[in-house]
Amino acid sequence: MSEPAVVPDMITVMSQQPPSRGQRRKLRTRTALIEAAQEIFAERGDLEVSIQHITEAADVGFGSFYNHFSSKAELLDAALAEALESHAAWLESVLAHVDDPAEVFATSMRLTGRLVRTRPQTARVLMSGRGALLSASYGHAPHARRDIEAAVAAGRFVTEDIEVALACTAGCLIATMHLCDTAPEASVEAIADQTVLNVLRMFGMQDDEARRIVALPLPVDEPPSTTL
Amino acid sequence: MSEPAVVPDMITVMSQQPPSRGQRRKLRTRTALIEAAQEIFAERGDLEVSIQHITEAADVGFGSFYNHFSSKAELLDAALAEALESHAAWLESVLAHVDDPAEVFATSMRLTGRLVRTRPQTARVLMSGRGALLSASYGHAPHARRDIEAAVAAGRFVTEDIEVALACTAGCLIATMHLCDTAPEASVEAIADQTVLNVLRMFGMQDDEARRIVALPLPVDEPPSTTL
DNA sequence: ATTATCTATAGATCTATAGATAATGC
DNA sequence: ATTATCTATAGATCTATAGATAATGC
Repeated sequence: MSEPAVVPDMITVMSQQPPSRGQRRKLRTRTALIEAAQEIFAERGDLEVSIQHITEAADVGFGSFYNHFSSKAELLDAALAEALESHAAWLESVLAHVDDPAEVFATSMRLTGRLVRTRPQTARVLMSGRGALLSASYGHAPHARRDIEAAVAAGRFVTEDIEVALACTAGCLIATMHLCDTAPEASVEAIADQTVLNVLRMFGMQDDEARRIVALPLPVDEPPSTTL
Repeated sequence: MSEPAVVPDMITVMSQQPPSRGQRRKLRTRTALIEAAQEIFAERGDLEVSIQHITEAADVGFGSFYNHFSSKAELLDAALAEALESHAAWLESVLAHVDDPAEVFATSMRLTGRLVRTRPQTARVLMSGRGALLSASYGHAPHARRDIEAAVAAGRFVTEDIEVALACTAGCLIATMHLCDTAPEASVEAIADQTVLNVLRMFGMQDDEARRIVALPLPVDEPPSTTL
């Protein structure tokens, strides 16, 4: 998989109500392909499957693939970008009313970690992106950066290097989400919250305050049932 | 890539002096295939390349591939396992004389992070293993676990869950190694040391002590020139 | 004599495109 | 009339194996 270089064009189109019936039909096909790719990728861990297999899973004519993508890698990029964007939009909407940046940051992580149980397929797609979850220039990454910077400005976090801090945050989150897959009997919630506690400690937060933030009631239990 | 399930058989064979000339010839072919796979993987980020391409890169007859591996995935597992084992052996030999487990732990991380500059190909292979660097049951993972447990027992680390701690450590390290690739102008050494400082803070270590450990002189600059 | 490597190839894919069909727009 | 989808297929791989060649062991 290559880095998802270009991206938000189609996503922008998708968030507006597309004008014509024809546009909507085209979008349906594209969406079916992306969803099929996400499912296959989540199940198999890669997209090493024929384009024919993908179009069959999407219930789309084989040739239609090339109306939308010129290679499997391009489809995979689009699938990852879509997952990143819709996850970010969900977090943003759920946490819009919270003021404390440390709380927004921590609760975002707790909800993301819980995806392993609530939306296993989405979780696997996000986990696969080579850290794109927090290193891309779109999706949730800019929000996380903004939260960390605000928390530092407010004197709640201490960190010497924001880039390293972001990478470590993403690394802890993704690695412990993988851990949930490895140890299926373990509690996803406990692992996610323990991870956030670790990260807050990494940011120099006092133990009691970190524990308070990690034990806050969550605003919602699950992401909306349709991610696309 | 699947998890590297089976593994150490051949590695065990490799560490002993193989008995006969024939055994050595066979091992040479196998090693050539593994090295070629590591190189291709480091360059391309995957092994989506024909077996013929691999055997040509290894300068080995096409059919010989099947004397050693029955699929590309199997070769990839072996290549990852080899990288994990030889890296662990190097760390172990370099740090054998150090007593303080916190110091062994931290210096291992600092040296591993520096691989991005000293052995870029090895670094990419280790980075790719879905956290296998510290979650496998072989390689450096058991050593890291042992070091953390000893440090906790000695009262130098605080952590509530050793599994989460290991995963976070691996996650921080791998994610910041990726960061080095993204920002090639940044100092690999500074990023590695900052990462270890973050992790030590995550383990509840006092700031001044963490800074001391991260600034210790390194026992060596580079891994031995032949990893295989 | 045995074992590993190499060469050549049959059969099974898989990709990309061309042309036909169906849906929309006006 | 235009645009997207679908079906069918040519050409290009790619895999796995069979048989030939070369290297070792005794």
